[in-house]
This record gives sequence, C-alpha cells and structure tokens, in this order.
Amino acid sequence: MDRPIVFDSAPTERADAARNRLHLLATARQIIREQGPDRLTMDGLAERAGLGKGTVFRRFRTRAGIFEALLDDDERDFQQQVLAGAPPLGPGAPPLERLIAYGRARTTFLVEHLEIARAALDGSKPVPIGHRAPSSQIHIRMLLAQLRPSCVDLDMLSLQLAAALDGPILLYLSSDELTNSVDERGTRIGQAWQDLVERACRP
Amino acid sequence: MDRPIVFDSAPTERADAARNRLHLLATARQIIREQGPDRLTMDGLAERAGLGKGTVFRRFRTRAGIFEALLDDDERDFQQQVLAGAPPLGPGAPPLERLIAYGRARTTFLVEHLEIARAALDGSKPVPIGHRAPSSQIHIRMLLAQLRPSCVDLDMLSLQLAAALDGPILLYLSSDELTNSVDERGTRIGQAWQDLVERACRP
DNA sequence: GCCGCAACCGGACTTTACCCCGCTTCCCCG
DNA sequence: CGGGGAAGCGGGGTAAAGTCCGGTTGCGGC
Repeated sequence: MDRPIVFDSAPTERADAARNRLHLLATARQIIREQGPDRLTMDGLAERAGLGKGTVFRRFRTRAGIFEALLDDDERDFQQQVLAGAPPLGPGAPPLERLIAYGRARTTFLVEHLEIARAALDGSKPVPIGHRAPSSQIHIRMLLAQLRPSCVDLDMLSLQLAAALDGPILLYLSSDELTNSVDERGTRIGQAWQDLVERACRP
Repeated sequence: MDRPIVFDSAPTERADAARNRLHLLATARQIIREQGPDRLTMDGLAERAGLGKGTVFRRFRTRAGIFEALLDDDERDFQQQVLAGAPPLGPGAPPLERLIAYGRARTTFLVEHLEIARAALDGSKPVPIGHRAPSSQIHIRMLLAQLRPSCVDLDMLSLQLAAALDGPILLYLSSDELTNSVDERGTRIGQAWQDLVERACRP
C-alpha cells in the first residue's frame, strides 16, 4: 500500500542480501587498502567477511565483478557532479567547455582509481565489456549532439573519443609509471584531450 | 670468428627449443580452429603437442602469451605491407592518405583476428600491456610527424589515435556482433577513422 | 671427441576462480 | 499468523593457471 512504486533493476533485493552486499564491498575495500588489489581473492574475501564462498559468487559473478561494483560505487559521486554539479562540468556551460571539462575530470577520476579500474577490466568470461554502454560514451555523445548536429555518425565518433579518453589511461599506462608526478601526467593528458576535442569539433 | 655479430633478441635459441616453439604454435592454431580460443588450455596444448607443461610455460609465460605470439606471427605479413608494400598503405603516398589507409587496413586485420587479439589482451599478471610500445602507435606517430611537425605533443596524439583505432574494436565490439555483415561494420569504422583523422590533422 | 655448463624438459604441486546442490531464510499472500 | 515457494546461503569439488626442481640434452671450448 504505502510501498512506493519504484524502478528496481533487480526487483526487490532481499534485506539480508543487501546487507551482505554492503558488507562485502566494505571488506573488499579494506583488503585492497591493506594488501593491494591482486591480493584480493574470492575465498579470502568470503572468509574475512564471515560468509560463504557461494554468496560472494552469487553477488558478483566473477572476480572482476567485485572491482566493477566498487568502481560503480565510486563513480556515483562523479556522475552526480556531471549531471547536476557546477559548470563547466555540470550543466550550464557551453557544450565544448563541458566536453573539455568532462575529459579532464574523468582523467583525474581514472588515474585516482586506476588499480580498481584496471582490475575491473577482464575481457574474457561472461561478456566482453559492453554489457552496458559505458556512461562515458553516453555523456560524450550527448554533448556532441549539441556541438555537431550535422555529424553523420555520432555513435562512432563518441565511441572513438571515449576510447581516446579511457584507452591511454587504462591500457597504455602501467600503474608504476604514475607514482612519480601524477599531476604532471594528468595535466598532460588533459591538455591533449582538449586539443583533440577542439580539433574534432570544428565544422 | 666467422660467427656474424647479429642482434638476437633471445641470443641463440636452441634448435630443439625452436622446433618446439613452432610445433606449439601450430598445435595451438589447430586447437583454436577446432574448438575455439577459450577451449585452449595450457595442459591441453602441452598434451596434444606431446610435450610437458613446463615447456609451454617457459616459452609463453602465460596463457595470454600464446595468443600474443600467434598474433605477432600473423602481424608480420601486415607489417610487411605497411613498411614495404604498395601505396597508399606502403611508402610513396602522401602521409594523410597513408594514415587513412593504415586505419582501414588495421581495422580489417583486427576484425579478422578479433578472437585472438582479444585473448592476447590480459591486463593482470606480468606487466599490463605496454611492455613494448604497440607497433600501431609507432607507425601513427611517424606519419603524424610528417603531417603536423608543429604539434606539441605527438606522443599523446598518437596514443589517442591508436586508442581511437583499436579501442572500439577490441573493447567495445563483442565477437557475436560481427557475424552479420562484417563488411558493413568494417567500412563504417573505416569511414569514421577517416573523418577523425582528417579533422585531427588540419592546422 | 669429450666436458662442463647452461638452457631445456617434464610432471608433480599449489593456488584460485568458479560450479553445484542440499539446506536455510526471507517474502508474499491468504 | 502460518504455509508455500523462491531466493539466498554454505562449503566441498573441479579444472586450469602458474611454480618448482630434479633429471636431461644440446652447445662451445679444449
């Protein structure tokens, strides 16, 4: 009756399941903080959380799924900033500026979460990657549509730009390389993003 | 004395080792052809090749290493075309045309070898990816240097373009999606590449 | 030809992601 | 409030990646 109608992507998650999910995520973060991401094992996580192995697998499907969930969690804040924060990242600024700001912000975010983001990549078992279109591409596509309404293949262009943004960080940057001068690298990538976008968006 | 001084990346590979390497690669291709890439296991490969497991691991380090070696092997032809083939892919054509032709050719190559290329990606154990700078980026960088000698950060731009080229195919294209109309998809990606490059390379 | 050494080979061993299936717990509806 | 059914839970089981080390084999010098 007084139960509000609401979009449940997983319709009605059971109370104990939700509690366990939170607990598992917290425990995972703790292990990662203490021992680094590659020391996180499914058995270890289950044991330390005081739960069974089956539970962990039911919740996250695969090992990469854990990191994916952690990243989703961290990304929520970031998304909020993009969708409803202050300009130029949030709405209100002209699209080109938003696009540039978005690239810079996402670069920062990815660099700060690099280990988890890389671990969330897996590219083998369940479905490669595109199980849901990456939010990055969606947002870029939206801004591009305002910038270049005459573009014939917005989907491909946004895909390319999303790859040009994430790819260098995720694929070609090893974690060691950024212990020294995270800032310098970040600004360099950000500058390059700005250059690329400005070129790609002129008529 | 009469031993010529030569660059051996692995100095003097023993005869039996070389023979085994070839045999292992051939056996791997056979298994992949018959049962698909995910059915290729280290044990299975060793047994079918009539060798010990230790041998397989010594040669390829990891499972992904096998696919990497297979891809290297396939890529040799492609590289040859790029370095010494007919224009516009090979030398002789103006740089912009070569760049466009390169993207189209690499798209075709990657789509044809998609399963192996994806399996060669791993992103966990030994070193992430960039253990050797990908040949794609090197070539793009070389052509860019002719096209835009005034560009401040050629390294980043070539990195971005390489990611924009490989990323959509490797990361965002699941193998199922291309059973229907490989050609159409290929031309679409090729066209998008041309658009992007032409925009990115204007002064 | 022979010797020492380094590289190679083999296969047993360990670790870990992932599966399975019987039991328990929670939710819904009457 | 109580019963039925589905979802969640537990932990033992399997397969496959990657490690180790003792035995073997090819290679360069004498």
